[in-house]
Amino acid sequence: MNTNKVNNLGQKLRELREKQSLLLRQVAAHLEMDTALMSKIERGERKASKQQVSELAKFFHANEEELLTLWLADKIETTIAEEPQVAYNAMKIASKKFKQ
Amino acid sequence: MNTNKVNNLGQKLRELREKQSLLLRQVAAHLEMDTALMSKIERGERKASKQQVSELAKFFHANEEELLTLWLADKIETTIAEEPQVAYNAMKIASKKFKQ
DNA sequence: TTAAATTTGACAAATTCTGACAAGTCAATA
DNA sequence: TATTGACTTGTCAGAATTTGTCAAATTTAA
Repeated sequence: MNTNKVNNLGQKLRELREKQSLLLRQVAAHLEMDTALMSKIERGERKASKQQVSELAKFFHANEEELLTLWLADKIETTIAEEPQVAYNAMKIASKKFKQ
Repeated sequence: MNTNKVNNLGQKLRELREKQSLLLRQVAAHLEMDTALMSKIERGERKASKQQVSELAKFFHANEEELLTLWLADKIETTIAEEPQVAYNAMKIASKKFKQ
């Protein structure tokens, strides 16, 4: 069974927006940002700020922690993409200091 | 049994240097960098560049991949330190795309 | 075709990173 | 206690990266 859960912030935001039949323009206006920027955020071309993630969560009535998790996961991916050969072991080392 | 393995690059570099009885000054000179910068790298106040890590591995006759792994782990730690609450789950998500 | 929605590319402003320098501390020892 | 050598610290300017905006281009829907 594959629920096809989205695992990056942009896709998730687009999903939330489309499920609520909202336009990019409307979302952007609400956050007082350029529509172009919101478009880039959804497509992963630009990163949202933490503040923007919080506001988006509120606006979409979505779980803020979930969105922040995806937001951080995106950042981690960007970081490890530089060095995929050693990414796996580096993650293991890094995770030692974050045993939730 | 705790072998007390070092898990960040700075400590590892210092360990390598001291085991070979070298001075910061000597290491720095070999990489043509300021002693102060090398000091900061060992103490984790500055990040080494990938190039510098490679040169240090060569200079110390150490395993380059191991050092690069620690170097990347440092970067990941810096990234997740911003959001420790969700770090664990974010790492799980990010790691899905890097099944070594 | 038209109009609205979204995407794209280019740019300047803002932010972060980097290396260099000078001055500082600390420990050993003459 | 003065000197010397090893290392550390703080600051700064230039470099590099990131950010948001604008205008133009493309896509979509009617």
